[in-house]
Amino acid sequence: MSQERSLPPVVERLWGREPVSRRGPRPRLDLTMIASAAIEIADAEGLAGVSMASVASRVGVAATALYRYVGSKEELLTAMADFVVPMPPDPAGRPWRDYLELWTRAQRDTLLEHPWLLPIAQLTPPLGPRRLLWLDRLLAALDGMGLDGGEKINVASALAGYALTDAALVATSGEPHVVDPGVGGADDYGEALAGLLDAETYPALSAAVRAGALRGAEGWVDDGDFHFGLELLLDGVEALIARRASGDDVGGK
Amino acid sequence: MSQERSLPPVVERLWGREPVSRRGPRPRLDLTMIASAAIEIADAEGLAGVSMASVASRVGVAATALYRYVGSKEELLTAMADFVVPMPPDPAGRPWRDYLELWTRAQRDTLLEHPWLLPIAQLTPPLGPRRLLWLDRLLAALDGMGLDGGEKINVASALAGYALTDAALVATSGEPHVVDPGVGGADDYGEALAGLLDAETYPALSAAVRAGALRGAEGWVDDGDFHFGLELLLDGVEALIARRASGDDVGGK
DNA sequence: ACCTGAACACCGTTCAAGT
DNA sequence: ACCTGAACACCGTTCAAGT
Repeated sequence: MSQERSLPPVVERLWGREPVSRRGPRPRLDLTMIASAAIEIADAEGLAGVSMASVASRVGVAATALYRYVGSKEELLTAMADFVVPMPPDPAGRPWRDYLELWTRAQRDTLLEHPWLLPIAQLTPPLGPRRLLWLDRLLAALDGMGLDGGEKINVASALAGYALTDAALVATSGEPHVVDPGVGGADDYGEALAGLLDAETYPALSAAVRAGALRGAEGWVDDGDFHFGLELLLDGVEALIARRASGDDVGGK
Repeated sequence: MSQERSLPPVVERLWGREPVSRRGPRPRLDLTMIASAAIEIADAEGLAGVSMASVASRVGVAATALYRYVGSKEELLTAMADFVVPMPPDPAGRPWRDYLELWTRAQRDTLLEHPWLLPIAQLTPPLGPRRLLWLDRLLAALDGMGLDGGEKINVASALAGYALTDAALVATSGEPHVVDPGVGGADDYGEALAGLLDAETYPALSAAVRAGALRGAEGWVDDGDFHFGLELLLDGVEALIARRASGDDVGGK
């Protein structure tokens, strides 16, 4: 029941469980130093600059020494993705809807500050202490609204997903070369489309392009768009809460 | 106004504009053959199996010959991500809400059939003919509901993002080793969490775990969860449409 | 026990040379 | 113009050897 399952060693280390060494020289590094160095490199040069060799040289060690602390580069990326997350905002005293918006916006801002997170953040369920702290605070903000645990987790994952895809869109459009160097930025986008679409195969899309739908204030996606989509989700949550409060059905299906 | 912008050559080729060669031997390949070979490899071995060398050898050519057709491996991935997309479902005669659900579910199914799409699909706005066809059909399904072009595109991007994050969750949970070989599957998840969380730092989350919130029918995420989150979004869209129909405000802010 | 250095099996991409 | 083959500058990861 409460038996421990085997987790990747890097996850144990994420939770502060560095193995206690008994014999031989004391370790010169720990996971925090390594992940911090990797994060600094990624912030400065992007994910492409992060190699076992570059991280090792930044902490002053041979590349192969890192394998005492992480099982693989993949595990190093997992550690980076947890260490880079700041503390979640405090839900105390805030109406649930305000907090959900604040939480989602903060998640998106973190992704935009560290765009290298985009390709690695969504591929794994949260297991690190910082990411789980965010999840905890969102569940707390939804306490007492009549939702069960599974529903609250679903809401959290829908909001986290929205933050992620919005950030990905902004990163590729606003800063053309941050993520995908092969595709132009927002300004080119509408005009590039206009040159490619024929109105017969793409009737609705070319009508929208002709009407200027792609020209937002700052391009393809701006903050107004973020708010717009988020309101869609929050309206849905509100409808669900209203249904639960009125004591309608309990499970659907 | 309708002037052509410079696009990556691979995008030109995506739209069937292979350059017309005048002198010398005729090309032995085209982008379709190369992308299809790469897709077959990715389906069989995952993204890690796709290298310039492996793709080249499958089409019977030296690795360096591929650079006549794609500018870089990055461009090859872009081509793969468009070629792998099937035709969108036909919106004709369907109520908008039914079609939006069908469309989103079909997007998610494509991602689950080709999980290697997950790390590459979200990083770039759609520029290929197949992905834009999906966008066109969704805009068409929302015609006549009082939404403007920008709003319809925002709805499309919220739905596409939802399909993507849900697929990522299912891929990592249901099939533990598809995307991230370092993290266990759904069965382990709740038990692993239980061993790590202390109730003081994570009060809401450990309460939810204790209540069994993570044990769905098939694990962490199942189809019921997909439907649940999608309904949140569609309820939001419906609320927006109702507002527009009643002629309330026109843009907010 | 921790770290190094050499070595292995790969990468993506360039460029000159062939036809 | 297309394709090849050699070459370059990297990768992540292993393993034996040092301390």
